[in-house]
Amino acid sequence: METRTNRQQKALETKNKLIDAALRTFSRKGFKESTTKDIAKEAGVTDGLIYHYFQSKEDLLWAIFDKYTLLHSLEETVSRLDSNQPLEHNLTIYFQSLFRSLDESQDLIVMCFGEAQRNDDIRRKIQEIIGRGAELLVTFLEPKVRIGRRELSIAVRNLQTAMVFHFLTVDRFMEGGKARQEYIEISVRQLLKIIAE
Amino acid sequence: METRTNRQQKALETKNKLIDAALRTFSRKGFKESTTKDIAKEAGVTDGLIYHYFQSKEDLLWAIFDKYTLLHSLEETVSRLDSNQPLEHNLTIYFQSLFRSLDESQDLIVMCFGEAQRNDDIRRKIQEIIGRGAELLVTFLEPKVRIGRRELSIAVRNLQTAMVFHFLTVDRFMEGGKARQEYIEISVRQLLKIIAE
Amino acid sequence: METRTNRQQKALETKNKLIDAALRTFSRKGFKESTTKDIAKEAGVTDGLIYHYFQSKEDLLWAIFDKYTLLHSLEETVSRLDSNQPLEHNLTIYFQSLFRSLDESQDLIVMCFGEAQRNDDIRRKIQEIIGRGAELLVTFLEPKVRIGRRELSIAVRNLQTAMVFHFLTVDRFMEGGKARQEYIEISVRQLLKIIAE
Amino acid sequence: METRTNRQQKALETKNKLIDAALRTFSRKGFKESTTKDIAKEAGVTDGLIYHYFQSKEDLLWAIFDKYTLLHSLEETVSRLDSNQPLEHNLTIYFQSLFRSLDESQDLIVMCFGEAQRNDDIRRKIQEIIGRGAELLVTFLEPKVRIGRRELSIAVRNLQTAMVFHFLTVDRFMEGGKARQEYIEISVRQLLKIIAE
DNA sequence: GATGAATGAGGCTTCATTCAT
DNA sequence: GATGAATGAAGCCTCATTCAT
Repeated sequence: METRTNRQQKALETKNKLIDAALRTFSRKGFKESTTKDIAKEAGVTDGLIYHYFQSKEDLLWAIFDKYTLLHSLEETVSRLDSNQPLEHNLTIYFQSLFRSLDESQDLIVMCFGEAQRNDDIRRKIQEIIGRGAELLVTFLEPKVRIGRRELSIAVRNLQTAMVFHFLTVDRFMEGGKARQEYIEISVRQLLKIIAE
Repeated sequence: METRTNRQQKALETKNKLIDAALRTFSRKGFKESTTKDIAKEAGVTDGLIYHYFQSKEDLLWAIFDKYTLLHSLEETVSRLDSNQPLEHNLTIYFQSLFRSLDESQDLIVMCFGEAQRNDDIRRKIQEIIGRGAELLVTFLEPKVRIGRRELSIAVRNLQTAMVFHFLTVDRFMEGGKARQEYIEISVRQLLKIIAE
Repeated sequence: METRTNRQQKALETKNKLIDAALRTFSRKGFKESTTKDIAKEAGVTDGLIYHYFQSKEDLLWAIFDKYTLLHSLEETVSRLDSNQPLEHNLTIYFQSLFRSLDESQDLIVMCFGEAQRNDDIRRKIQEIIGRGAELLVTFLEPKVRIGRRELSIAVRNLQTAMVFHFLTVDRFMEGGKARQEYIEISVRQLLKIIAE
Repeated sequence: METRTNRQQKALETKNKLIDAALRTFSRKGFKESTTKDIAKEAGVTDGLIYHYFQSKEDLLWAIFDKYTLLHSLEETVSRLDSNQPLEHNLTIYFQSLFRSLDESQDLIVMCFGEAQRNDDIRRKIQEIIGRGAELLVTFLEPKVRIGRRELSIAVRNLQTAMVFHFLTVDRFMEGGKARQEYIEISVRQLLKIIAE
């Protein structure tokens, strides 16, 4: 019994190693440019084993999405925002959390951006990344601001998009969090100007 | 002599046909997924001819950049902004021009976003897309607003990034310009709240 | 001790299950096209077990021949023919028995025909199918007919070949035995015309 | 113009070389066991070229059937039979022609027998081989014999089947035509006993 | 005895690139 | 300049076989 469990455990680990290796490889080189040999090597196993666990290279891609839920900590963050605190404080917390989520899902998001152009399923994933967080925040902000939901939605969505893009092209290549913190503070203050009465 | 010139003319046309065909193909399917056969077919020539004009498939990629300067009409637009007009008017004109530039360079931009992940030169191209326009506008706006250049730069850059992304993921899939116009108007008004005294 | 015997019994059953599964699979898909996974699945065991009982996939093929002797009931049939009965009666009994033998060995024969081209050992098996029965019958008939053994042998062999082929390409795809019976009757009468004085 | 024709000519030859090489390889080793490398090597070209001319390995199989019509000389032979000559003479001529046709199509027929089990299209081809010739001969014989068409058809079909099988398993492995000639003579005489009044 | 994870050679196919015509 | 036949490396995937448990 113990033995059985151990073997299954090991197999599960191998499968996960493959998924993670695939994610790293895909995010570094893109899906098409990543060879199954690359992935196997990155996972420390042989070529053929991929096909013991997955039907195809593409199957490995979907396995990545099954395993990783994007920005899953964001909902939690929003649920813990304190309405008694000033807006500026809450927004800062939210966007800091967004950046931390981006840090965590970095590989996945980079890969998604690379593949979105060619793959509609992935394009939808990206829209989800931007959209989900935005909706959460909009719902939280709506009763607290004067502007209509449509305007609010555009303001939040625009800023969030810009932030994800900023993360992808600037932030993730920089050391230290000071620049990030400054960027967040300025952005939050600008958002406040838009939405505050 | 005349014949020679004609031939050269024809050759130039063929070369251009190949560059344009490559751009369309790359933007539709991505660089790796586009085969030289695809490109030749799209250009209406035979396989091997590509290698008469270009050293390699990658060479074709760089030829695209040599031929097309991104957003080249944007500078002209900024230079024609009228300082006597209200800011809202000028900003609207600017962003309308930005969207028209995106329309024109659609294939190129889509391709750049698709390939940026794998290719640092292309990544730089994208930063250029976002950055150049932003700098022009910042320079125009700076003497007219109260906030510092740093804040102004972030505001403009954030909005411009969001707009390019909006174009890529939403706008270009929609018919009719009403939604676009509304999106621009709202965004301009929000920018004004940030930068106006 | 008992347990041991039970285990041996169980092992033998598993081995037989594998042989039969292999036969079915080979006859359905051919040797090369049948994977060890196919066979294991058909036998209801796991992949690796095949190699506990057999050295290789090809070894399984030979095990099939070791287990099944083709047309083994034919000798018995011939030994029970009654010389006092008319030839027509005896021939009919013989060929009916041949078809029943073919029914029984259907999978094996189909497989042999499929693999004969690539494998000399199997080719010999087929010759045996046709030849053995023919010799038995020729020996039984020889003293009862006028024509020489050479002619008799050709006549019997030709008909038997035709019958095996008829079975493979026509008979085995048909429901009901009426057509078969008619085919046998006509063929027997024609054989009689050849061999009868 | 000349040049063009020469190149096209050469290309056609290469394509034919590939078809013939495939036929030889398939008939020797079977379809599945023949690798594209085998075929290319047999044709004296490189691997990839196969896919310049054919869509797939299977496509090559159908190209073989497009190129070669089985037993096409048989119809001609039947049309030239002389009703004024004795039956024995005509039958001998017919079956000699059959064997010559088998000689010519040897590779193709061997391949067909090898693949028939797995491939319905090929199974049909084989039935055609046996059936076509038989029908031609039956139509020629019908007005000249006493027995009904059903009996006649079975007699002819049985013999022809036996002959094709004899060719495949015995005749083609033997040197010299004497044994063949004797086999034909005996078989013809036996057929005459069946169908002659 | 039985399992199924792991290996690695090899097959079919694609495709950038070369080159004779 | 233009063609397209030819090359050969490399990719995805299959599968017989081994082996630790």
